Amino acid sequence: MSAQERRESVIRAAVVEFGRTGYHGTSTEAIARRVGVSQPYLFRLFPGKQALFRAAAERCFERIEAAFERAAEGLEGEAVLDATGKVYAELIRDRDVLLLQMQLYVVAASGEDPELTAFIQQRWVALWDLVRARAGATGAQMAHCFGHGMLINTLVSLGLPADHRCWDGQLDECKVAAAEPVVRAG
Amino acid sequence: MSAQERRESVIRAAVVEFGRTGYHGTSTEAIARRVGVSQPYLFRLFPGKQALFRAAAERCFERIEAAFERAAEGLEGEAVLDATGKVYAELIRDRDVLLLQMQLYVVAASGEDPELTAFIQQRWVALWDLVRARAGATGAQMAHCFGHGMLINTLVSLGLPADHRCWDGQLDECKVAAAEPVVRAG
DNA sequence: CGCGGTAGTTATTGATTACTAACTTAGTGG
DNA sequence: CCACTAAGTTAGTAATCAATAACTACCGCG
Repeated sequence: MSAQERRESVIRAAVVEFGRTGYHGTSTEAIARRVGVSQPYLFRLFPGKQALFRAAAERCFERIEAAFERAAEGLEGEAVLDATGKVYAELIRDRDVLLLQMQLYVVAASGEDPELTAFIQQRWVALWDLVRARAGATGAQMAHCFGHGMLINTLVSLGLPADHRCWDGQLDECKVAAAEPVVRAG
Repeated sequence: MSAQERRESVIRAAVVEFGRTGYHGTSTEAIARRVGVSQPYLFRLFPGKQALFRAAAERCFERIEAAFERAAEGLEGEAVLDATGKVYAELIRDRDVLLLQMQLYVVAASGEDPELTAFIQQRWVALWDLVRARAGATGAQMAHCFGHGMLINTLVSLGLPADHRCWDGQLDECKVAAAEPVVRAG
């Protein structure tokens, strides 16, 4: 397997592992084991653990961005917001993306790595701007749309089942995401 | 100082440290240093690191719960939801509570400690039920209210300044929370 | 004085961790 | 067949961490 292909599979593994146990809670060995490769070899493919995490973060944002772009295709106005919500519900059936996203927020908040913090901030705001521009939405509309998204993140993180009373008032698509998560091979 | 007082100050330090760097990223030594006590002494006051984290989590929920109770006092219906939002904005000016809250979500999501996961889930749902009962709110109203709360958590975690465009459409009180955080001595 | 309990300490240990150095294996082109 | 390169290994290191063991200093009480 070429180094580039290997790097790709390492990133996928990193998304899963970092998503589950966070930056500090994830050992490079756990990632290597998931890839099926020796731990020291990771350091041939990436300069260090931080770089690994950043690559995983990048992948996470790319996936969300692609989903949002796809949602807005051919639509405009409020329809974009609705479509974004539905696409997001589908996206987070892949539990790994959601978990890593939450990890990114706490990493950004910690401020341990200012460069990484800035990166996460910038990419998140880019998502916001993307939806806002495509939908031509007001601040209140954006808050409503993204507020629901963040609430869903929380409900799923907490592991509340789809028929739990806290899910009342949410899109049915989102409940599906809670009820039938797609567990990826990684 | 009595052991009980010491335990209290340890909990306060744990809230700060765990909030900033998470469960795995926080060493017991960091907590001890903040308290101004030797690291092994923590294990006289608490059986282990997990117990320390749980105590911090408990404190976090107690603070939020108390704030929500206070908000609902003497009000009913939608007024409760408004008051809850305002009180929450004030609450999270204490950055430590917010950061630890985010950490609790990822810890719950990781499922590493099923007992702790169940605890966090239960306490979070209790908050939900508290507000819902006091406000007599519908599912959609609850989603709106808590959705905004979770969005605020995210915006603050990301460190977006109060005048950032992503804050458009939020309560002014929340912007104050972003602009003038109360940094507690811990 | 002396005795016990309470609040604390220093020293240490075994496990884990990110990361390095040096070696091996396998294909490929001449 | 041989040199070169690219992919991957094993072995090891210095540092860190949670937790334990064993000691000390002080306080009130008889």
